[in-house]
Amino acid sequence: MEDSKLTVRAVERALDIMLCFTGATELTLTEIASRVELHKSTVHRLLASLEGKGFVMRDAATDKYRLGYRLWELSANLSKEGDPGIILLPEMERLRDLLGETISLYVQDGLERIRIQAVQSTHAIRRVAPVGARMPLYVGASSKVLVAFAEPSLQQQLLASADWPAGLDQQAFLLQLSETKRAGFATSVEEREPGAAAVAAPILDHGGRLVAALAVSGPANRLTLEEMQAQAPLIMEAARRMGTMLR
Amino acid sequence: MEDSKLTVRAVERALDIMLCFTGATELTLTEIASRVELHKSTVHRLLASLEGKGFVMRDAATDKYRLGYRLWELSANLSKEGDPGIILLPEMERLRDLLGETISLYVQDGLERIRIQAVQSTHAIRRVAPVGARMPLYVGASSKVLVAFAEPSLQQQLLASADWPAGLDQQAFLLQLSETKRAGFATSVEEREPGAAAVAAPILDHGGRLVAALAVSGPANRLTLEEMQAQAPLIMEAARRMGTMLR
DNA sequence: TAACTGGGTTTCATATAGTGAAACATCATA
DNA sequence: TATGATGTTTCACTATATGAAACCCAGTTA
Repeated sequence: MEDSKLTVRAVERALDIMLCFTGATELTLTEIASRVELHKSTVHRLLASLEGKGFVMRDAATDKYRLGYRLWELSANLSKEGDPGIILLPEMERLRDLLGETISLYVQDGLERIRIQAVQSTHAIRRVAPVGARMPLYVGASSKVLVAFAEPSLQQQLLASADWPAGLDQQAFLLQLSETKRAGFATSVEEREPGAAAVAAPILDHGGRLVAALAVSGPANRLTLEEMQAQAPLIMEAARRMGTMLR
Repeated sequence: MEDSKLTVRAVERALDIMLCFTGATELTLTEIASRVELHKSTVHRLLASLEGKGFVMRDAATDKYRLGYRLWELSANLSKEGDPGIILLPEMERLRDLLGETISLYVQDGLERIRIQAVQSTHAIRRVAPVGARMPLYVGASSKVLVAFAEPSLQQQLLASADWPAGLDQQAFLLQLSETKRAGFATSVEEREPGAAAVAAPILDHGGRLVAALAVSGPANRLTLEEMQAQAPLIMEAARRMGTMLR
């Protein structure tokens, strides 16, 4: 009846439970139950399974649930030599020291973009999304990079599924995409936030596939368009080097 | 009949699939199936569920499975400000630069101890377990710290469940535990490996609860007992500072 | 002390939902 | 073209996850 069930419900529910910890470190069973919209007893059983394997743990003091250290361990296994967020950190810091601006790393995850690592600007002014934050794909330099260099099929899907805010010129965005692909980098000025600008370049793996977007961001008065275009080769080179470091 | 089934089999299986990636970045479906000892089709369905939520991904080139970036994101949620492994890294590097030896971070996970982060010694000689490695609890400085500062109930459980190798003096271990608790740090000389020594101190959270063990390890001829005792205050102070950084 | 509230845990009848054998598809290599 | 790896889908069977309700246990409150 339904569209093919090639997936396991109980597992998806358990994963949803883990995902619902975004924003909160500690949650009580009933809080979780209401977040994922399941009955207490079901959540309890799923949590027991997660806890048994170390994916969630309970705060001994408050008895609340929190994510477990097994996730930490696994995330270190994402890349051959360890957590990419750690591997690339030194390079990111070098770039930060060179440019003085905030350096961020974004990956595409499903239909969203998430910020997975960042080193802060040495300047006082720094207003950026926290690590782990999810963002829509239609604004910002890193978005353009992630969409422009995505696999064709995924790109289609991304463009189709985006709920474009009224008044946003989708045609212009597509144009920018091809420009990004051609130039090898993207810029944005006051797209997401007034007064903020960013340059981004793709990090590609051995096979030329997109892994992440490396972005330099700062206030628009420091990061003018000319400035950013001048920095672009430097950033692209850093991104290239990072790609080789991932394996 | 069986002992109470307060856990969900499908979920445990799915988690086992993720866990079986330890040591390997990329795995093929059949490799996974044999590792977890399940039939291809079952693994396939579980993997589909995991993939749908971004917990595993497939290398577009090789079509092999690997862990997904959602884990990265979630591990960043373990602590308020982000991945503890990343947060503490700078401090660990500072300590490494100061002492020149390998610095490791261990946490208790279930009944085992796992190594979650490390910065390598600047010296040539460095033979240490990889990040993510699991170790038994009855040897090593970090073990003593993790057991000595564990919650009383967990401590009981740990001591009871450990399968002590014949000839190991359990009484002596208990004595060392109380000494560790008193002194605030532990040492070990040639316990796990001949020629290796280590000092470890607990990292406690705001409420004084144990979070991890910070360990300095190196060859026993450099890290003599006197040397380690001299370094202990420094290490304890570093551990204390790290505790305050976690939230 | 009793009645209440809010958490977590356990039980149990029910049928839903996950299972694995086997068949199928796909792409190598021989 | 055969052969032997993969990954994918189907399908009949019943083992297995489900949620309502009952239960427990600590704090409140009256």
